[in-house]
Amino acid sequence: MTEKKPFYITTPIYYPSGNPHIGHCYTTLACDCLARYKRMQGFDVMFLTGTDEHGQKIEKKAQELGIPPQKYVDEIVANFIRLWKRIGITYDRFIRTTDDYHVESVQKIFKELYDRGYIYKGEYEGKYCTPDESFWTEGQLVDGKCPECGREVVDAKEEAYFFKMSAFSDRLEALLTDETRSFLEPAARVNEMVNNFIKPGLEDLCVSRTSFKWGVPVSFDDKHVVYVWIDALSNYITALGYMNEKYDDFERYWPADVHMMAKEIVRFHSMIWPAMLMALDLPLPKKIYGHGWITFNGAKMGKSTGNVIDPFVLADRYGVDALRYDLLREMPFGSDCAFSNEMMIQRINSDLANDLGNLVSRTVAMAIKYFGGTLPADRETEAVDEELLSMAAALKPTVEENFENFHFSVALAEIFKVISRANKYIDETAPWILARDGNKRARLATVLYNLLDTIRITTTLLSPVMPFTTPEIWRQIGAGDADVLWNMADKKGILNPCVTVQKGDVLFPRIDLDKEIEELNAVLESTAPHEPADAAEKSVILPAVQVKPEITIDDFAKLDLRVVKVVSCEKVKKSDKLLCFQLDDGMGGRQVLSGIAEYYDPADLVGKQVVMIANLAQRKIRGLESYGMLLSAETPEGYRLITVDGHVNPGAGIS
RNA sequence: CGCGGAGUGGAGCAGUUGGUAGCUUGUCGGGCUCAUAACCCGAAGGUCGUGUGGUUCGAGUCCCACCUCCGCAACCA
Repeated sequence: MTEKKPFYITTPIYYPSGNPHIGHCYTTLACDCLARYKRMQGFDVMFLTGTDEHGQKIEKKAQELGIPPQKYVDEIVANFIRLWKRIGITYDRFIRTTDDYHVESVQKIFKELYDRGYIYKGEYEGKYCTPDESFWTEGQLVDGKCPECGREVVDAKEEAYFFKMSAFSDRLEALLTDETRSFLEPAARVNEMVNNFIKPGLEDLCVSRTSFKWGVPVSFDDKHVVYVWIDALSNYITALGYMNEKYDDFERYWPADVHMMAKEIVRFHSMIWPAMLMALDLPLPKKIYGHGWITFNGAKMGKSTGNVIDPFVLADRYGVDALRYDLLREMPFGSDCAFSNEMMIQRINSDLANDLGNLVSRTVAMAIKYFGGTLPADRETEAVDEELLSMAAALKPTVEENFENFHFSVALAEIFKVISRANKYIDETAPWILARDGNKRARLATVLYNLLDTIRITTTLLSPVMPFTTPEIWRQIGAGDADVLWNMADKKGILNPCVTVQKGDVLFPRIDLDKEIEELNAVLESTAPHEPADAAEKSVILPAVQVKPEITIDDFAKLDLRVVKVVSCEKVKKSDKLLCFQLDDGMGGRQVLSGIAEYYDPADLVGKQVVMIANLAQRKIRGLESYGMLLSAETPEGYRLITVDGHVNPGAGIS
């Protein structure tokens, strides 16, 4: 076996203070696409993702829920992993900053930086917002008040360790502005970094905290925990075994080929991280790539456009590959992309259903209709073939170049140009006319073969983006495993000349846009949190006017109903109907949203015993997760919660 | 003057070092019938936010001024 070249790619480690959303999906998908592509090219790929689990916010959230922080993050991290499984993320390693080996490494790294004189003890002074427990600099204040909550701040200081960022100012500027290296992409971000942060003078960075405990303790001063930067950023090397025994492939994979992330954390990765590495005398990553954000049409968001963006919901409704394709197709290089359900549905319909799906369907159908599924070997080429074939054969380098530069959208557009060309080729050659003439069998077989082989090429190149559908297409067009290797994608005539096709199911069903949007709006309009994710469930659970269809005791048994106690309750911001509950369910607590704000004062509900469906599919509403549903009576005056007579232990089942 | 982004045919976007506008979608008309009411062809539709501003032989593209819109979030994608 020949030695494979390594390729190391990372997502940021995500902060599990809330469940994963569509933005996490994009970054992770982009990495997954690259990882799959590199594997197909024969690289030894290390694809790392994970979670950044320390910090005050987590500590606080867990406290509010009355559970240990570890338990809190465990649950959310499980959701991240569930989502990655759902959308087919093929990460090789998943690091959690609470993993023992990482903690150990971070302590050593911190000590090492201290011993080298790059970390020193000082005093952190600033404006402190007591309710938020956050420090702010003078410049961050809004009208002299806390930029987060608008309340008064006070002068405060705490003892802290500092990292000597200022010492690396010149080297960082040189690194960022070196055009031949293009360390940071897109290049537009370079100016932003240099002008906003380096030129005004880099300040030393506070890297420890005493105000909370949920973090990695500083090994030689246990009043302090390591603050986010050193803890989180070093994941990229601790996950390879740097300063720990857990893994041993630092030499193999470091430096990383690319750290992928969204633009708002580019700042930390393009300055703090290189500075840390410089201080440790380690090589720098080859590239930092900051993509744009997925945005929604602000004010228009809601009924007219629909905004169901929960990635689980999207994957369930439209399919994983459609979701993967759409996100990678819509996000342009360097800037933001506006997401809407309409656009996604239109994209799926026009690209996947009409162009690709239909191309496969009509080609396979013709091969079956005219040749019983197996093409004869005779050939008869014509000039018209050449344009299609050369276009298809030239596609691979274009796709590669665009993948390498993170222009997924362009790469996909190029692939679909060829798919379009193939549809046109069918019109030009009119196989149904050839089929009427017994003397044109060879010509007809040639046309169909060219189509099948073009499908083979385009779907091979598409397979990193759509890993679930492409194998099914290969099955239908009779492509063998060896035919769809990456380096076959620029070669013509790879399919067996006497290839046999298979009829298959519709690959990408067309979506009725109006109907679909209507359904989504229905889901949104009833802001009640009892909305299930998909339509099949909906008919069962939605309140109906008439008596619902009869069910059996087994159907009833599927519901996990429990008594829960309201620990706290507050109104959801920017929502007039939603209340956000923290509930004691006897199982560690959970958060549930309910659309009853118009009928209750949150304060009145604390301590009440209410009834919850514990096994309802998790759902995101107004950006908050809801892990269940509270039962209420529907009255003309509104909803009234169902309560329990007498004291009952939280979590008690109901039957 | 908080930070950042954007104003180009109905919608979503391209327009690289300046040389008089392209793509996708939608609309309309036609074609075809192998196919997922899909596919192919054609047409209509823009004085490129404003200043009848500056530079230039020539500006969507550079400079200046102004206007408008959007995001600052699902908490860090």
